[in-house]
Amino acid sequence: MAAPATAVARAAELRATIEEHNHRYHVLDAPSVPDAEYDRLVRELEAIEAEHPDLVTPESPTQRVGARPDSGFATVRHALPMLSLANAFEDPDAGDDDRARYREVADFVRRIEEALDLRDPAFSVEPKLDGLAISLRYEDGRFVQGATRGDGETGEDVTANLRTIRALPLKLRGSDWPRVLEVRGEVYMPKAAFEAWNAAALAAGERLMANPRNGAAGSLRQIDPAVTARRPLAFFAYSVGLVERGELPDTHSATLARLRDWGFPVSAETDVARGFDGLVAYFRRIGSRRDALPFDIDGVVYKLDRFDQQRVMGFVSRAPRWAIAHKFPALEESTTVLDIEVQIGRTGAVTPVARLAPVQVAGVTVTNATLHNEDQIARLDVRVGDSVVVRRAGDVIPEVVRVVVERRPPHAVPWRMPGQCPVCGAQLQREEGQAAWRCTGGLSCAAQRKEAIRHFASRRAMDIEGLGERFIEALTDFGFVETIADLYRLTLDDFLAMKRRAEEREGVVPETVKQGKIATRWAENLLEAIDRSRRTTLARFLFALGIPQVGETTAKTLAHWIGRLEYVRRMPAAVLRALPDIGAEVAESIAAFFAQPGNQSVVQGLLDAGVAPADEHPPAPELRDRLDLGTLLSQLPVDKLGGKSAQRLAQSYGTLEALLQAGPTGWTGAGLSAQGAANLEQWLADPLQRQSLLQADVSMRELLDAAPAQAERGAAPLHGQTWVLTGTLASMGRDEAKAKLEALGAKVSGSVSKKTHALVAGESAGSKLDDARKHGVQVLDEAALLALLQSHGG
DNA sequence: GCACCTCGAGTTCC
DNA sequence: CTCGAGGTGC
Repeated sequence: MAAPATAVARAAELRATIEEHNHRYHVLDAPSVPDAEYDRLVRELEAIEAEHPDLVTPESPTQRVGARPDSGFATVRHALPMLSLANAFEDPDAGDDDRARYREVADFVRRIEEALDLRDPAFSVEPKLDGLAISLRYEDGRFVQGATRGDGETGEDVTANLRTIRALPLKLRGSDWPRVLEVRGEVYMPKAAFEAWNAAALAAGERLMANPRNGAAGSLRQIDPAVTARRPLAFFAYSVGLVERGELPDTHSATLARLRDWGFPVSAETDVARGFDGLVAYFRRIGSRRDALPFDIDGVVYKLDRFDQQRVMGFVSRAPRWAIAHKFPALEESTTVLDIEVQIGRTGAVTPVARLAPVQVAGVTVTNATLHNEDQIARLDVRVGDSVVVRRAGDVIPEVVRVVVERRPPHAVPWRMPGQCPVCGAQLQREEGQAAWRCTGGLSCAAQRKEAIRHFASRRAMDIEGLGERFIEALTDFGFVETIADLYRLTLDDFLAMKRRAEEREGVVPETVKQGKIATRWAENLLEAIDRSRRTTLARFLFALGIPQVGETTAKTLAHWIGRLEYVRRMPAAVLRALPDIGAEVAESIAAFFAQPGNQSVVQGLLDAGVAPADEHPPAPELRDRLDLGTLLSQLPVDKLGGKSAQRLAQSYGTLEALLQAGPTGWTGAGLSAQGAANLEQWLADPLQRQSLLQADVSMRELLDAAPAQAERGAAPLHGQTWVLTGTLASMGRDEAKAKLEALGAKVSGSVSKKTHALVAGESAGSKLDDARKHGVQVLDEAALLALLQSHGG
């Protein structure tokens, strides 16, 4: 049966595309699409050719592996061809069943079990390095020739360059080696070396390497071996080709051990696994350590361990039936930018987001990726319609890595930040020296209102369970809620009405009686959750208000030092500035928030609605050590009135009244320079400024008067220590562990530095472990943490 | 004035 | 988790 025209056309198209990628990858060392996409194209072509064998031509890319070597190096014929392995990928649509998810691996094992008539055969298993495959020829124990893999039959003679790799033995150890030995392995660039290289190249303004594999390939193809010698290349051996006048062991794993004896580096991750379950267990084990390995891998390789069994299985075309490469889900994929939209955050910050054609990356479907800010878009030059490479690396959040410029549609235009907020229409502006654009709409912008409510209800703030994004959207859109204070006025009927309208809008069918009961129950729960939130802590309440620059930590600082909302909301910036970690900027932001009439009425509305931060306590006694008239004076924007002279003035007069009474002549007598006295007098001449100083003084004294004379609590066991948490703990959540450590007096911060007292590392801890090692910080595991908490009665 | 620490804010998917 | 920027100590 002749192939249909569509198949003919598609096959031709695929061949052209694959050849182009081959050329870019193998000859130019400059791939333009991720490997996963290349693999997919080849598989599609293979599928078409399998269905329509008449379409197979000798020139088809499926009929050879790799590309013809470029000029510059002599061609070498491998004594035994270098194999290519069949690839097994995960089926992302399969359920939890391993045999369905790794169907190709299961089939591979089953074929072997059937052909050999045995169960759970032994496999030699190893990580699949993402480097450059090479073949090394040793005669009488000496390295005589090395070649790239090329198309598997012939490669390029890169002997001189390979000699520069220190991991590669030029002379074999021991004496029991065959007269002629071909060793196969992978040249690669360790991740750390790659990063160091690029950091240096960046500093020197030289060209960067795209990734470690490209770095290795480019380095090996240098005409001048002296250049290669400077590149940080390494090598692992993984199999043997031709052997003349010598014996090898009976198994692959024993052969690897022999290679090690002869002086070849062999990956420490190699192992022996039995049957399908053993293979999958190994796959998972290596996968979980993927980021921690010092080299890039793109999967693992399974080889039937016994050579006699390998011989029974034989080959299909050029791929062995006794080995398979099990690939990890791709970390990089390419897709199309459908649109670039902007999102408005709680603070009005404008974040551009790329809407993407859905694509599978590392096991999940990605449809959005942040583009951070205007500068980032300009750097990448992302345009609507572009093909982009999306990555989901060690972290979870997808990012756009680069644009595939060759595929840019002809009329794509550079992206431009809109002038107005897409939600409220207010002007967008970018402040001097800031990366972010902001919507100037404030709380008249629906997006900012919604985000403010979402933040207020969030777990770390007021913790109103059940008040998710969808309902906040509906509550604000239908006018049930304008500000966070309105939440506490909502009734059962409001919730039911809101739900009905939301369902109407979404086109959901009218509710049955039974659904009505469920809805009532839902509304009751929500009402109860809102009611519960009335009793909260001052720190949570302050955090929930969403004061710019005030996050969880600063809210805790305010709550701890000042103690009562009444004081916090009335305290001028000059006083707030006396608190640790609160500087001019943050202090102004807090004072400005509470001075703004709209915010005042919201806060008052919350209090009137019965919201009561519960654990109010007097201001911290230590305030007396950091806050006095001197510190207040030293913050005045008056020239020649510094910290020292401010202290002298304060000491001479004791009170602000006395100081004001004395006037400039008295001040000079108290140690202020004539110029300073004149400046101060001039500043005080403005009645508004004079008034604000008097008010600040009153507030400060009120605060100090309320503070107990001395600390009443004993020293906490971990007082003054900074702890850091990383990884996942089995027995408790991170928040819980943080709270328990804080209860013992420790400060829990997010990053490791030399000031850190200890790092608690849970499962799959990441880069913070390295930081701890670098700074010589002690590392505790979960058991040690539990023991510590126990010993302090936690 | 600079280097180093922290904190705040924003982000994706299930 | 990362980036940007505020706070602090040298």
